[in-house]
Amino acid sequence: MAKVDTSLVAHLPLFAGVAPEALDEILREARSARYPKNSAIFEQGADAQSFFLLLHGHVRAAKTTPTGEQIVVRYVAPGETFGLAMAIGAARYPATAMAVDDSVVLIWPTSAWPRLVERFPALAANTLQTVGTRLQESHTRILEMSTQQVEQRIAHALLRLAKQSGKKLDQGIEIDFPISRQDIAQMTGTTLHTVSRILSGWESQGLVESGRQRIILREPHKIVVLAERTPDSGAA
Amino acid sequence: MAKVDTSLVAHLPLFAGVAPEALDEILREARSARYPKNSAIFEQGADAQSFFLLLHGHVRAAKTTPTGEQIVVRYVAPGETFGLAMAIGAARYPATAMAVDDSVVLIWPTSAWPRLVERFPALAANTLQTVGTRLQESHTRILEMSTQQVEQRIAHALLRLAKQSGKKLDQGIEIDFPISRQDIAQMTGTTLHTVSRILSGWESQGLVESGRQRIILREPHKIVVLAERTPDSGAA
DNA sequence: AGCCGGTTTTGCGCTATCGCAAATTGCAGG
DNA sequence: CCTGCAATTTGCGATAGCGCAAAACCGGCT
Repeated sequence: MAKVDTSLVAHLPLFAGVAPEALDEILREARSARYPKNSAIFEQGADAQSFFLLLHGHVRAAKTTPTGEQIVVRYVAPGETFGLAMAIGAARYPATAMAVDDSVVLIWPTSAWPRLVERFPALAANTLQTVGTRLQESHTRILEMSTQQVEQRIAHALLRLAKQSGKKLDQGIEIDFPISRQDIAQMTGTTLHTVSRILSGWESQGLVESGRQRIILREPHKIVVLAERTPDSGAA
Repeated sequence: MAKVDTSLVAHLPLFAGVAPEALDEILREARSARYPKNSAIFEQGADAQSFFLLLHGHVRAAKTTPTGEQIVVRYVAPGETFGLAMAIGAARYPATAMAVDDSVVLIWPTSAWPRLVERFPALAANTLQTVGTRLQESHTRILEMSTQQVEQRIAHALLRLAKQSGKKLDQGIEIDFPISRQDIAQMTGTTLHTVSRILSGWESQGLVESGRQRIILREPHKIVVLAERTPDSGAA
């Protein structure tokens, strides 16, 4: 009973260097599930019983402080893994995962990981690669938060989202899932008010078109310029 | 010719689950080197020809922006690996590594990594664990930068340094390597001026004792309280 | 078509923190 | 012991961005 078509996932980085037959064996250990928009997939602090591969949709990973503030750790795009607590030796999820759109995921029990890695060492190598890349992105984000002001950070964040999950339109690039001002604030370390002000500004300059939970970059190129402008390089 | 005594490194997380004979084989591929205080080990952007294991001393990994600002990514303590660009599939170092004290490192050629991983899959698993942990720490740092103010961030940073590289004294805990106000600023996303002001304040309250590139936490417990204080929880 | 609730916008005062500049200090060499 | 330099301290304005509050908006649902 082929629950999941191997051809759909064979090309993913996670499975690089894994033989097709082996892939089948790996997939047999997984089940798939559908999460409707705005449903939680797992909660920060819960037992890390599973790890996930996103097939369709979009998932937001967010971290919450003891006092309730949240930051968005990342948006997961189709083809990416998430909830890899076990890979880092954590027994509990360090963040909350929530479907921001109707989403379909593959789910493996965490307990299967050691066995899978033993049988298919490429999995560990591939995951290492992935996690390493995320670590670098994290450092870049820290660098930005330390050295750039809010407008630049927002510009960078939107450009990254556009690259990761942008849908090309005639009029520009639309970010392909619902995202609020609050979300952007939580990605860039600011407040929804400030995000709103800045997007309003951009909108009046024709750089973006935005509505409820929806953003279109009309002038990606000009936004790149914004993103790279240093604090002092004069504006008009 | 036993260049490095296996017993000195056998217990390190990197080598968990590796047989002693195997360890010997791994170490044979490494050479060791000594870097004097304030010498560069590798530069951001340079070809990632080697990866490293710190045996003695302390190393600072820092990332520089195009405009020259720096942030400290982390301080490497003895027993930790650094310069793992290859593990994440990067051809160049994403940061600069500098010995902040006279340091001794083991050096493997990056080219040896694939072979080592193939022969000893535990290396990949262990490294994944390490990198995963760093990723989490990174996220924590982002969370702090997003939600806490400078004083709290500095408190957390110093407490972490104390835990990682603190030397217990009768009078408190001393951070075991030279570290300037500027360094702390680059760890917490602020300026050396602000760090200086805050440390001065703490010093006059008897929380710390600090001099040139030297910091002693006299009242770690009270600093913990500071670190955890929320923006509004009133001060005296 | 009309209503409701979440989202976004915007005004306004406030302040934490920056940025610059100048004075001071402490360590390292000679 | 003295000198010079780098690290640190501190004062003082400037300001980016926050926080609160109120209004306007927009969609979806009935």
